[in-house]
Amino acid sequence: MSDQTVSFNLEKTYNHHEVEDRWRSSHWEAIGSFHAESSRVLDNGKTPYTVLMPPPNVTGSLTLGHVLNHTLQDIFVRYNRMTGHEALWLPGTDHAGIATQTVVERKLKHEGVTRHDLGRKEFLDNVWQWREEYGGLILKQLRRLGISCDWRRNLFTMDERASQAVVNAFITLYRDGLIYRGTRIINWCPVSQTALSDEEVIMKPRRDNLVYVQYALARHPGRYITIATVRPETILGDVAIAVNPKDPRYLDLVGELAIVPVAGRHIPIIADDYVDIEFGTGALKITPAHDANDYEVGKRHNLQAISVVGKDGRMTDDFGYAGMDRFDARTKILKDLEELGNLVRVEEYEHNVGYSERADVVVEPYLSEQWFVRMSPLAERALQVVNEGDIRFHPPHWINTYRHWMGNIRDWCISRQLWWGHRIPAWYDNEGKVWVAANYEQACHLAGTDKLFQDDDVLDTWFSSWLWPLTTLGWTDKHSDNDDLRSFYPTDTLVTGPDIIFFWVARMIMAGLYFKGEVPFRDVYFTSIIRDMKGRKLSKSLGNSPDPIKVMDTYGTDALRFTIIYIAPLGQDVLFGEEKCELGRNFATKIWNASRLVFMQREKHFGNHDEFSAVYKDFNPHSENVDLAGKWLLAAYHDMLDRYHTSFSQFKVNDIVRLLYDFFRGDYCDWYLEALKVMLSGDLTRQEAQKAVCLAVHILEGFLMTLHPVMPFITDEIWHQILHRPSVESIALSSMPLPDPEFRGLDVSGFTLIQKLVNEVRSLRSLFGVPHNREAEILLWPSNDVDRQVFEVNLPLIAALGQCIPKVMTDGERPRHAAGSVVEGNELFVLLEGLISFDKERVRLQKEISNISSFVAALGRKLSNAGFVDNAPVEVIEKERAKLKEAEDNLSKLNSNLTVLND
RNA sequence: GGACGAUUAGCUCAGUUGGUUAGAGCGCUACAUUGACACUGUAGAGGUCAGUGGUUCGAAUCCACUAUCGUCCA
Repeated sequence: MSDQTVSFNLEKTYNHHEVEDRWRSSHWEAIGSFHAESSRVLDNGKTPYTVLMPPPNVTGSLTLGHVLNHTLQDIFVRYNRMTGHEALWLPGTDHAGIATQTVVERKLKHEGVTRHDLGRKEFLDNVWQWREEYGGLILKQLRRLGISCDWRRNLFTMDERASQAVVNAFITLYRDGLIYRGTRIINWCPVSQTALSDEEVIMKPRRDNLVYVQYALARHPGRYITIATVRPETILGDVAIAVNPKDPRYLDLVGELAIVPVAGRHIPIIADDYVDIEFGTGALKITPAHDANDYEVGKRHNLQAISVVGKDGRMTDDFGYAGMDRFDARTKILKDLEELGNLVRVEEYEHNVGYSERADVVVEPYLSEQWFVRMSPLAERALQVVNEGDIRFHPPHWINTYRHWMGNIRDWCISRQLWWGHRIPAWYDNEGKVWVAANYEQACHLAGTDKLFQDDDVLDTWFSSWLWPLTTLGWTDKHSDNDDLRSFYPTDTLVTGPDIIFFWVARMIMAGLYFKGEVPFRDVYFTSIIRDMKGRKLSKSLGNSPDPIKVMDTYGTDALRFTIIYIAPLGQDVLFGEEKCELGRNFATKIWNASRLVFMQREKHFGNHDEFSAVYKDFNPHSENVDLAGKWLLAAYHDMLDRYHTSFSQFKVNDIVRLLYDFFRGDYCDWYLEALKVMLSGDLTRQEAQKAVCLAVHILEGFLMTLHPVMPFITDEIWHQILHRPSVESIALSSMPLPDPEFRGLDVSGFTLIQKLVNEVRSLRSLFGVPHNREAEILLWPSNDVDRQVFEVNLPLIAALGQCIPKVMTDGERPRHAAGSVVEGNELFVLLEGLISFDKERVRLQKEISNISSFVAALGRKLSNAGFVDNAPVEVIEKERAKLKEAEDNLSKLNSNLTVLND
């Protein structure tokens, strides 16, 4: 891009398409503005600031959740870059095992092929090809958001380096005894046909039938024991009936044999504490192959596990149901039980059932051999670092959830029966002995034979994601040591959704501590969940999730970024409707127009841009003789800066945008620019006028810098128009302004008095319907000399802002045909012969007097209350006294107004 | 069943360790369209701070209980 020709002023209307296209990501990428270098940390002593992008799913496309999350990260990164840190934001994507494999398999299905037809290798070639073609979409869309990551460091979890790290992590954990292979009941997804971890199962309420079935007792014809179950189809796999040993109803039956209906199997009646006496009949059928708790009972009692449901969710029994879907079998067996006379009754029953996160089908507890990570040894320190504040959560209440999970942690099933992913680095010899190694050669070396075959399964995608803080910085094994790791680990802020606190955040903490001996990050910012205007979760099937790209086209990227932060308070859900982006769009337009005004004044008071540049570069608000409005603005600006930096340190991003919005609209535009117009149209010397313009530009520039992390495009555009700045320079690389206590301490009561006066005049004007083209005459009786001075010096300001002709009085009669009021003890009268309705004014005064009277009464009661005077801090009492005095003062003045009116 | 969060104007939300006559944005009403801006300005109406009880000189704010909604975990 060539340097722009900087016009002296901006275009008449703001065009976000043009501006956002000019400062788009590819421009910054090309010139490397957002590249972070370890040398600047190690050699130049810069403080690092690192953010890890939660890697979006490579199959995904941009959602509003991404917009919120990445805007927050960009705000933190840009802020820290501008406050002097070596800011590194590490981007990447994850390979999303199940999701990606499903997408590609679906595509193949259209072509009439299954992955088994292709074979493993060819299928994987297809997946890689698919990824080349479509996997870049989310990254392209993220760039559109204008985020400032170091794209050179983009990492994919299936990249060579990340894959090496996964293998090495697996081997290390295995050798430390923290990974094992075992036969367990795991969560099986019959659609994806793979094992899932507990976290990938979503509990949802479901209405089912609670079926009461009686089993005949083998040794006592005519006697039965009745159980209750919601899964009657698993009766075929029953191996026992359990009762609680404390249950008197069944004491005599323990040790007896019952006959499984339909199957005809004889099974023992056993006693086990696990059985809940209250539930159903208190007698529980035991099916170890299809229920995790039953499996534990089975182990305790040396029972066999009989599997009757297969991998595809279809029956595999020998009793005539084989091949049927498990839910069809449930219906059928009910009928069969009824015919056999075993069905006692059926009740409706609502309970929670686990569904597969991806496929949204009921998971099948399934007995199989899988790989697990032993979690409790890892959990101990991970819990400690959060308890002790080495890692802080924002908002902090997530600590409870985290503690609970860590305290009740269960082993992590990491094997997946998929092809797309990191293949488990384990080989088996002919005797079934397992050899874990980095590759086939090393496995052969360990095993002493080359007759080995590799485990077919791949690892859970999260097994690579939990290494993300390490792999993004080039870690491949425990001996890894490089400049990036030394400079940027531990990272600083992690921004993520609370929905993956267990999947990802908790496990990264474990991995960081285990593999690196240090926490992976310091602060975790949990984002809001975005919902629609009716409070429903955004989902494709509901059709209520707006396309962020479309929203950016319509309202502008800056507008979307600003709006979503403005409406997203920390720790609460956000109700989003795209029309809310009007807020951000209007704000951008306002900034544009205000800048135009300032630049217009610049054009008027400077001969050309060079003259302005020369004066502006020398401008220093400290050394200048600044006018009243200017002082007030400086005070407001530095106060805003103070709150701004404090809010950042407290992660209150929502407060930050509100501060910026209120300062710019409320202070800068509504008061300062209005005052500036008045001053510049007065009789200032050229030099005075130039200084005034410089102050306006100075604050504008500071405001643009503070706003830049939130709205990067428009701020960069206007910043380039302040001075002749080449396009390779950026506001993003400028230094963030800091609050100056000297300005915050300025006495600006003169200006606030004028503000109050103007407000009162405007209010009276409007109340009495003064025509807009008529200037009202105002008489002012100051209550003291200081205020008198303020009024006299600022008559033109009062006149313009209040649209009136003000006159400062020393004495004289109160006017009769006037509306009167009191501002900080100063009396004012709007003279409007013929316009004021006396009745209206009387009513208004009476209402006002009654309000103030009750206020005065309440304050009086408070101040005469011994309890208050004795207990309250002195400054509070003083404040209340001052309030009372002012109110009494106002009251007496308004009362005399009323008297004059009634005369 | 357990844990956590929420309940403030018609709607969406602010409200720092208790010391306001409770604020903002949107919406609504009125007025104003050639000097930055109608993607605007100015003014205005609108609230028993979910309910009950308690602590306190003083509660939207702290405590207890109740109600409703939401999230996570059984």
